[in-house]
Amino acid sequence: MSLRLYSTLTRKKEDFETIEPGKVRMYVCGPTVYDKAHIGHAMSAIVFDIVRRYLMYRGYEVTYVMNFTDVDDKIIKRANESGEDSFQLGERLIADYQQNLVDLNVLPASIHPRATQEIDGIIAMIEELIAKGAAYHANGDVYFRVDKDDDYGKLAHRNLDDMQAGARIEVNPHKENPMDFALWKTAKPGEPAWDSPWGKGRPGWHIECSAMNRRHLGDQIDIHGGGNDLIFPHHENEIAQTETITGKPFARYWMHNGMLQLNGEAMSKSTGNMIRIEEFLAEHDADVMRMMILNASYRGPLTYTDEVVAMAEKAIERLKSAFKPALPGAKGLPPAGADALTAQGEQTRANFIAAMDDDINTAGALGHLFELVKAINVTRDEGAQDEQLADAQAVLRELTEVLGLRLQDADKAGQGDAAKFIDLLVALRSEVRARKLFDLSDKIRGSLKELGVAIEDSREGSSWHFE
RNA sequence: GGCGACGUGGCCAAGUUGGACAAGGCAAGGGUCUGCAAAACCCUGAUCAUCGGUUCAAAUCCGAUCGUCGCCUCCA
Repeated sequence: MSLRLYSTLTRKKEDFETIEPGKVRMYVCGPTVYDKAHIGHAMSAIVFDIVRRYLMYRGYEVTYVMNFTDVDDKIIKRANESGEDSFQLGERLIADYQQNLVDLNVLPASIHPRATQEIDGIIAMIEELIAKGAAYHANGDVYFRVDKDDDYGKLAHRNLDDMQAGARIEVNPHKENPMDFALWKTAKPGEPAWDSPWGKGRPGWHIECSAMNRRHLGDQIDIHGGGNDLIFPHHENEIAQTETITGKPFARYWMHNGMLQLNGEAMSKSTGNMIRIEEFLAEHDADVMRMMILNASYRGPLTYTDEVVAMAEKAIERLKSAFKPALPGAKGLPPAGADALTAQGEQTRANFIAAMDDDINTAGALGHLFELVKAINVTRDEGAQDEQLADAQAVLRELTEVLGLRLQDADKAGQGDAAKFIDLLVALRSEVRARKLFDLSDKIRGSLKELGVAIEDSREGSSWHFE
């Protein structure tokens, strides 16, 4: 079995083969920083974090680029409203977003380029496009000439005639074709601007990604990702720009995640229909967000409801249950029993890989992990000792880390000095229980519960864990 | 109007290049354990939107119908 990925370009699952053996060049469109990021951005970041982690797990060396668009109409508008400098606004929101990514356990990108730091490369590409007759200068702006690109529309699978038939855009009299898009925009007073052969101005939205790709990853890349709302026009235009210049296929695999739905429609900063990442994380663990995504197919829409959040929360608890230690007083299992669990761990790893190889089928992969959870818990209930559970638990840990789950607090490690005091309280409570002072022992349990410590009694004794 | 996706048990959801058993999670009910609780474990449920067709065989292919949604305009 080998990895297969669905590509929007061919609308099929394709065998994954990299340009350079063993290496993956991957670019994911990051946010336009004019407002704090919402959990839809988190979904995209997490989806591609999982893809990246899995590629690494499969032995690839991954160069991962996620850009920031820090010059754009909306940023300028927002900055003008608040009186903040647009560069400062961008800077601040980039810092916020990077903190969001850390909090979400998204691995840092290899490179985080910004549009404003790529202006020279952008201008160079525009000049090349003009030289090739694929772009033209009109009234201070530069536009890409879509008629010149005979396979324009191949990513979104539509043709120019269809699009023009349904176009509702205002016709710009300077454009040769209404579908032509801006590569360079002439500066208006008070806007950030750079010198160029066409006067002071700033780049259009799509050219920056072409330029950043080219500079940091080269003419051809393996994976280009983003939300499926970017397929058209953004990614279509990236293809047009880059391929017109290089004459070579741009990205081998175009991957697009589905939209997170809230109140029946996609989250959007512009309509205010959103939950910010920091708002979500104030209420829930980052694992919960990730679990919601893992339980669904990354390409389809994901509906955000309180019920889905609650289910994800419980599912995380269930995964954690497998890491609980042996029962107090466990007598151990005959070797055959322990070996069976170890074998099941190996089987789980194979099943996990088979699922993930099939276009990152996380929901299927999760199913296999839960099967292992059950096996571990059954074996524990049968009296296995810690060492007899260890191999299977190690596999589970390995695979949940591939998915980017932290599953912290599953044991007492790292909780510092509190543990020994809690041990003491639990031991005292056991004495109290032995004397059948149940109202007092329940009070201890209840008080600890409020502090986030759950006690579980069994015949052989009591254990506890942080919640 | 154009392009596209989807409809699996109460909820989320895998499986959909036809072929054993329709994974898994949540919720619910019954049970084991327990002073109680919690956890864990055991048991219980769907013929796959509807209709028709192809086939030895269909959730999986074809057609129709109904319904939901996305994109075509800034958006992960």
